[in-house]
Amino acid sequence: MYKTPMNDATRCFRRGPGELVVLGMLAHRPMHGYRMFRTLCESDDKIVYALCMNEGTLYPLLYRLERKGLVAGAWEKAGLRRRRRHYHITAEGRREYQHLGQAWHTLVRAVGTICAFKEAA
Amino acid sequence: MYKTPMNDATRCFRRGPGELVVLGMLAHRPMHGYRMFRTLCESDDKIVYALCMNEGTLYPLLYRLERKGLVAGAWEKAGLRRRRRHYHITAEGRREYQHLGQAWHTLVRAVGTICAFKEAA
DNA sequence: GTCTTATACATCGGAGAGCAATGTATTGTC
DNA sequence: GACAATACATTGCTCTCCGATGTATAAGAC
Repeated sequence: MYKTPMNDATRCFRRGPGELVVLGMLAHRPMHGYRMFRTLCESDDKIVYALCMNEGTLYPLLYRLERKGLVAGAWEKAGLRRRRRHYHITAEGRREYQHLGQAWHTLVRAVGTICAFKEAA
Repeated sequence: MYKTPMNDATRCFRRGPGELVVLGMLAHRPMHGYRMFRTLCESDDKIVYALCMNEGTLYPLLYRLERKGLVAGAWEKAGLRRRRRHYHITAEGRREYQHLGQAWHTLVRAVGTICAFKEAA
């Protein structure tokens, strides 16, 4: 029987582009979690808003990325007693970001090939 | 507290573009399941191959689409005693296909906005 | 000064879907 | 007759998403 050799472009985005998006934001500039959340979910830009994700999705996603060494977080002071976790992308994170970007590009081209969309917005 | 209003473009593709891809193939022409599988996973076209999915993914996906009335299947003869299930897209399936296509387009633009890719292949 | 809202992170339970593996049966090829 | 290809089916495991809820601090209204 034919055995499926899994494809990277598909595998990377089996659960959506969440990792890519978070790495993309952090590649642009360091941020803390809640700010990423608001950026995606309250952006005036209707386009960006399409990437809105739940807090219960975003925080565990950040923890996973941190465990994998793709981002690094550090507690910083925000007020007198308040702390927040400041994240930045690591060198390995940038490599993975490049990789995911390629895979995303491949996936998009593939979908475009199968589904010949009319290029109307 | 800010309550997340979930977004369609994201929600539709939380589990990848599988539905869109299958509807896209069937919008082009009717096919049976194994042929779809081979089209995605054994295509000479390296681009299309990016959409390769497991049989254990594809068949349940087809059953879901059929339950939702987006595709319709009918057994046909293939040889003397062999049968296979011939699928075609329904009118409702075409509407959903348009809808998913829009959502996909939105998602792609959104990711492109957050992750400013270099347009090199 | 207290009430309300916003900021900021954390976590739990349920559900849905992907994948590897395996199984059944038929057909083609050497 | 053996082996591969065709074609569909199903099970168990795992992962991740989401909604909900919780904790705590800070800011603004009045």
